[in-house]
Amino acid sequence: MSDIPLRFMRRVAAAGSVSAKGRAALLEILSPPTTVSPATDLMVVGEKVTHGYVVEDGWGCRYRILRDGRRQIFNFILPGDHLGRSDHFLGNPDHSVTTLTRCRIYPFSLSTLMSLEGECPELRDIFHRSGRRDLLMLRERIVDLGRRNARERVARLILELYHRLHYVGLSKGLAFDLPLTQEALADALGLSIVHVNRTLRRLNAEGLIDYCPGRIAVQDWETLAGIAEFDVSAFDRAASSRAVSGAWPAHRYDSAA
Amino acid sequence: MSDIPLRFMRRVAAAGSVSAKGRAALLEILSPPTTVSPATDLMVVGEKVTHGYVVEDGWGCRYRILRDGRRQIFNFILPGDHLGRSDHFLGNPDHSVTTLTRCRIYPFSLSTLMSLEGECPELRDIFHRSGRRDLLMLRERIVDLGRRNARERVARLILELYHRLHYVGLSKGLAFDLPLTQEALADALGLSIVHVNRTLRRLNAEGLIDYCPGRIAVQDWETLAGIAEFDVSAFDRAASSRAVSGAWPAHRYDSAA
DNA sequence: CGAAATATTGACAATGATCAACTCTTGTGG
DNA sequence: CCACAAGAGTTGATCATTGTCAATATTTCG
Repeated sequence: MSDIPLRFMRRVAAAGSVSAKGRAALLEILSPPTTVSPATDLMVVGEKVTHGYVVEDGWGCRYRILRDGRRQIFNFILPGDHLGRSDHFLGNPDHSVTTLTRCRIYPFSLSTLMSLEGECPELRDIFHRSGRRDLLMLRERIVDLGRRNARERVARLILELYHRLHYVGLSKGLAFDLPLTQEALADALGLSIVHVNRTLRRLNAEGLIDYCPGRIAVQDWETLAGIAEFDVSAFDRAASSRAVSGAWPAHRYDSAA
Repeated sequence: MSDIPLRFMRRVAAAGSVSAKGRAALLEILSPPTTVSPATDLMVVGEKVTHGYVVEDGWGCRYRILRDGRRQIFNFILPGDHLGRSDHFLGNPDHSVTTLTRCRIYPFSLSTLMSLEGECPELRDIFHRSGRRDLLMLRERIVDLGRRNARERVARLILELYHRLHYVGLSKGLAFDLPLTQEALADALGLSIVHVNRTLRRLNAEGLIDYCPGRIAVQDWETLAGIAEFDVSAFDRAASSRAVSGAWPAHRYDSAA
């Protein structure tokens, strides 16, 4: 029964319509699932990528380490996400992927995928869509790191994670499990551990969130979204392929800067 | 004579081999060039992208503005670069593109391109390659913003720009024209204008660079590359499609952090 | 020539980093 | 089942990188 990656299929379907044939092809390329422990490398910087993985359960992240040990996490990989396809295209990856928790993953051979894409072009579209989503999330992170302060970054990450988890049915009300150390949060947010802690604590004290290690709940959505400048509709649009023309807020450069 | 975008063709060729047919197809889609003034929007956030542009001469940037006026520049668009193809795929863009100087551009219709890609799949590969390059540069920027200080960021940007310009023949020795205001630099680097100025001045005083507005020269490549942790071979590998297995430095998380 | 944009510099403020101590969990071996 | 070690979280004190404000060049351009 549970040899089908339900969350993955769900996320794929949410991103755009998939034919029965596409669904079948998707399942066909997947190898039987395995469970790997935390801190397992699924891809390492500079090493040829031969396999992709569907992460059906557990968390991971894409990251890079600087010479002196500083780490930057590019983004988190959540249940239902996958990796490998977009990293495969030409050359060796510029970053690594590791698991952060115990994960249930479905490996797949990239050469198999590539050849199947010939017969079933829809497959390529499916992976392409999520590649685009990743790109949008990367840009969002750049804005975070470049132009938002700690408070805004944290607020935004919480809302982003909530949304992504909600998509695959992993939210309970406005709460969700957050199996990340504050160190991981810090490395994603470009902050120090200590400052992440303080910021979280402060949001807690202000009643905007209810956080305790391992779990978090959004208490005051409105205020939090205001701080984060978080636009749900924009986020959804990025996640799915359904373009909504003109719905994006028309920003202007009013130059308060 | 100059109705052929030489720098563009050069960059495309540098990224991977292109057949005569591919070259022809590329040229076929392009409309006659126009010159646009600085601060011309080539793409605006949320508005459907119908045309792409080859920027044969002049500089532009991809950016986004926050409600309060803060601006984040994602990256710069240099002579020989193009835009539109990767932004076209499904939905409206999450960011804008504007020119920063007077630019000579070759517009092209995206619908035309899409249909031609059917006949000439090589076209798709060509654009795909540069999409990948953009992705790598975005990740690099994330590392910059998240984990490098002002000095490192500035050093790195200088070296990156030098390399990209060198590719299209726009460097003179170790010098190149830098038609960016310090405000633009600041918005790309996630710093304040004042701090960019100071950092530049300091690098100047230390004899690492020779900067005056409008123009910059690298004086002490070694030291600058050391500060920036800039790996030329990695950069080249990202720019071209020629994968070099195992050549990437094997970073370790030694946790000085 | 003069207005506007850009660059430069000093003084001061503040966000966030670092250091350090201490607590709380969690997992492991005796 | 307890003791203890290791990892993770918390908090205070202090430091420092970077931002903000403001005043003053300097350049660009109509």
